[in-house]
Amino acid sequence: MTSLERMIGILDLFDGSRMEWSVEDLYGRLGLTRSTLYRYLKVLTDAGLLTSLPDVGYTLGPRVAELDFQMRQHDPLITASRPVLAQLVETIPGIALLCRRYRDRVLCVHQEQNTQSFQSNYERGRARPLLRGAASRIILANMPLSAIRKLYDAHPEDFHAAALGASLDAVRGTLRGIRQQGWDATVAEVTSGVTGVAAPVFDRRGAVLGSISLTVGQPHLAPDRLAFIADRVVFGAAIVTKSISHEAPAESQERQMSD
Amino acid sequence: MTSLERMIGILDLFDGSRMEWSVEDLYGRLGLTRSTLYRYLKVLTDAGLLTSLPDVGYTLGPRVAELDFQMRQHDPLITASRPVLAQLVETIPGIALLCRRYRDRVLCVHQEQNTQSFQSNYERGRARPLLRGAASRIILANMPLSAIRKLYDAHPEDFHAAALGASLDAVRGTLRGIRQQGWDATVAEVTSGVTGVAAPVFDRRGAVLGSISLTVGQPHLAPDRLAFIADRVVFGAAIVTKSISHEAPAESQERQMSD
DNA sequence: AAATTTATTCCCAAATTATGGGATTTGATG
DNA sequence: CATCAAATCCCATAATTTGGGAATAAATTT
Repeated sequence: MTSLERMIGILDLFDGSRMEWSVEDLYGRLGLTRSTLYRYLKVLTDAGLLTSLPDVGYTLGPRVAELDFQMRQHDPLITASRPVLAQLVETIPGIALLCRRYRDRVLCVHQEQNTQSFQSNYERGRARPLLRGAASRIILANMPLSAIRKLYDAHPEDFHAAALGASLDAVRGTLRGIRQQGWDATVAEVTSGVTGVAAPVFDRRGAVLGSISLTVGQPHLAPDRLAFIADRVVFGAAIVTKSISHEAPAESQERQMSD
Repeated sequence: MTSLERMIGILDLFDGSRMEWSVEDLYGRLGLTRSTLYRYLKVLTDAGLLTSLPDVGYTLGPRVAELDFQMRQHDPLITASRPVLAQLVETIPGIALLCRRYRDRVLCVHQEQNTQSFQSNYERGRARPLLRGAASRIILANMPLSAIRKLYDAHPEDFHAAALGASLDAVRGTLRGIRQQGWDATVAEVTSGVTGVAAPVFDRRGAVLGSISLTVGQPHLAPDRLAFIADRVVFGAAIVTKSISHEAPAESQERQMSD
């Protein structure tokens, strides 16, 4: 492990279960010498990613908020998704999400809402369970086999509990079915009383980046209604995939801007 | 400059004016060799702070959203401020902000709102001008002289344009007045037709961390009304200062949690 | 106010570790 | 399938980080 990774790894400690770390606690937790620890903390603090509150400890710094703001405003994936999600919830009242895979988790990165009839816990930045809910399963179904195998070998019981299959082959079969359908729908897997419908977003190489999903307030949908919704979600996801696969025109402008 | 700083410095390029960087552009911009650049990008990407979108380039990654989420939920400064800001806008309709100094900028890190009569541009993560507006000026007024001098020497004309003074001594006088009053009020310096009132938040050492401010929809306030508002804002800021200066009881619990 | 303790930064020689140039692999394109 | 470009790997060299302790700064106590 390099010094770069060790330093960045400090950020992993601020995971919600513990947001305030004293130098002593960090010293005990990480296997670093004091000089090195102070050095790393200084770099992260100067960058604004951490900040030191005397007698409280180190905490995440304001730079995090600033980077997140830049991202909300200008991120190409969010920019491409925003009108799609907005149009989806205008046509079909509910909550539309853009989710993104990252390490072994699925993260909500944008939300558009057009209903007050139910609440979603999945605001920007919140992680969703990897094996449950349409938004996650459609991503899983489009991940490379090697990644699936790694996940399965680590926690086969989770796959069984999520009714994805009792063996790796069974899981592959389930996921192949979802993948070939091009969308997935789940009822009450993450929130009771609602149905989620999701379709995958790919990068230009065909690797799955994330998903677009729509959650509606009905636990059961008539088949033709479900088909209608799925069709729209798939269509929207394909638009996002196209938007970010084909960004050549914008590039020349930006180059001029930055000179 | 160390390799740690060089790597973290890559994040500075994603500042809103340019969110998509190809390896070629990064290679041209930073003075790094290709091997080193790829190494840095891999570390940042593995950490989730960057992601590579084929044919688009590198962009900020989902980890930024996740860290921001953790912060919104559990950051001690935000946690301490939330009830204070909420109570302020319940008593006095307007927009309450928690701002934080970071490098040479003032950043909005939390907002509570209780009016629809006017809009605020200052959502979480947005930078405010350093020399204008009560929320910034009350911070400036409480910064150490050495920092003020550095800022003044870099851009004296900005201080003059902001009517803070035409010489360093004049600026010091203006800021001393604000500091001794304990709060600051400005009319229409950042948004027209509104009045902002701010008070400073300190860490336990007495160094200014940021400010709490309340923006109300009137351009002119009767003196006793202004005094009333200022009194409440100062009171609220003092509560936040106390909250984060005196966190001893929580520590023993946390230590047990982490074992 | 002085003294004691604790926390942070500085310093520098030793050696671990990052570096860079090229070779190799991977993947896209025609 | 061949060609070109992009990304990763490799390894000897040397530049950089590292760690231990000294120096300084801050906090706490007497």
